[in-house]
Amino acid sequence: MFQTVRPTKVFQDVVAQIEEAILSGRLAAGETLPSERELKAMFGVSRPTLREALRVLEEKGLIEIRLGTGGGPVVTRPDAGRVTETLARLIRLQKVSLAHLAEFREGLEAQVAAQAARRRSAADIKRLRALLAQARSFLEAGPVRREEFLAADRGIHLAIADATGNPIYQSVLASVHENIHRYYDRFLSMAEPELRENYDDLEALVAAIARGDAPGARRIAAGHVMRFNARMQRRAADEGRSAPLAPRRRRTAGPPPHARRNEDPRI
Amino acid sequence: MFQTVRPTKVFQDVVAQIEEAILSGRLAAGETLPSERELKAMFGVSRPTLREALRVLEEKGLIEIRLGTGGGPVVTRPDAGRVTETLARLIRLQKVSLAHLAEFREGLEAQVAAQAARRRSAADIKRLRALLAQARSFLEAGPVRREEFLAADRGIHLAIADATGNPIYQSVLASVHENIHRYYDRFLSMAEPELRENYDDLEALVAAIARGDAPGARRIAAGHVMRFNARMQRRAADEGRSAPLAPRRRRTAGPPPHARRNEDPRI
DNA sequence: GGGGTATAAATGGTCAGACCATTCAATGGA
DNA sequence: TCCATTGAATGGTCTGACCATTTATACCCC
Repeated sequence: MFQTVRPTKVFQDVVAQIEEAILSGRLAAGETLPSERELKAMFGVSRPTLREALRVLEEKGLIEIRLGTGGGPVVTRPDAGRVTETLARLIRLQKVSLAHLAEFREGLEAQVAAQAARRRSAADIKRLRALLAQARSFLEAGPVRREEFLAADRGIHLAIADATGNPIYQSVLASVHENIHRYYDRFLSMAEPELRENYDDLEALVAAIARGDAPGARRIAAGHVMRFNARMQRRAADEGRSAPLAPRRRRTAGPPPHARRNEDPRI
Repeated sequence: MFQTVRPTKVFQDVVAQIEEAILSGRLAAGETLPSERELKAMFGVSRPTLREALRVLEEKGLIEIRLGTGGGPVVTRPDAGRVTETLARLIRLQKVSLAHLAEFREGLEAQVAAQAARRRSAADIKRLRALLAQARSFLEAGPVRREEFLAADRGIHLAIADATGNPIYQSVLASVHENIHRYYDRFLSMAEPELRENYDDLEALVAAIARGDAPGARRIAAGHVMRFNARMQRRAADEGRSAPLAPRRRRTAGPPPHARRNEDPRI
């Protein structure tokens, strides 16, 4: 019936007020908030407390802090980056696997393709065909430009999401792709025939979208992602370990013997 | 060729070290870190700086801070809830319209229903039937318990996402529901027959999932959400043009309906 | 007069020490 | 034995100071 009472900390109140102002639109993106010393007076808190609040807002991706004269907290326009990071942490902690991500992507891309086929504008088609031509040139340049081909591949997928006109598709798909790329691209196939097959899929997909064939686009996209996933998972299985694995990017964090407590002092 | 050099702030270094220790597994979940005063000595920083770092880690969902004797920063593993929050914030900030949200939800729920039908366990079915019974009792209690019925409705949808066993579905669907609930529920239908129809849909949906009928579950879910959306959009249209219906492309987004608040901003 | 440089002001970043509030466990009394 | 009291440990907040960075302005030289 009742909930546990949790003492509201001062910095949380500050966070809540500024967050609400931003989310409600009272503070527009790009707008600069008053300096810390002014804010501290406005809220009636000390500077360390205010700074804790600003740090939280920064971590939420709502503000960004600039140094120097004329600097200060600036309201930022949000992007999918935060979602991507959060998802990446879950992957690293093995709470989300390659299989989860792959499955989710399959349904998503199918839906995106269908919507894109219904909504695409002439400009969308033009852009997609340009990207397709670019991808093709990378493909024909051989393995040397494999990375560029794969980047173009992702670019096409995101451009299709763009053609739906629905920003949710763009954000979500971008996060999924980014994480697949960052954490699982070691499982990508490099073989020439498979890249070729990939390209052919994309060509057929763009053609279906161009002619407004939603069911066809859906079918092609589903098949495309399904084959892609099957290849990745086969390679993952071949490595003898089940995904997910450690991320590729490491920043050689120095050995911090700090932050480690071996014994629980409370016995 | 080169990237802009960004001066590393002290608190960022502290965050990076502790984050790496947690993500790499050197610090296990549930473990208590040393007290702020000890940590401050270990890292050689001041307490306000250390606290900024802890606040960031807390916001990332990596630690939680407990008060009192024996308290301190405790390692917590972030769960899908963090993704939900981040995505929900992004959706709200992108100022997506009801039409965008509805469209996205339609494809998502269909996919979720199909996966749930393939993967559901006996426990899932039992849970779904229990929730269904609860919803029914709220429904039969009349308009007085309308809110509770709607909450049970959402609960069933999320339980279905749960039955897919894929945490991504849970996070994304929860984000969508949260936004619909918080920002668009003024368009929800309150009429008795419509609630009844809603319930019947759910019953059929759960039945299809229980018998493992993926295509059937997909079809029912799609139809269910579609009708729901149609009702909401009709009501939105009735309220005049204040409600965004089908903005095709809003690259330069105008102010959304909830961007106007007269409340006195303390900033 | 124009352009580049030095200076100053504004602002975030960090530090030090202090005191308050909360929590839990040890202590002591009923 | 049980419960209330008390004190210690810990996070929460405040004050005030100084350093580092950035930008704008004034200045000087050409």
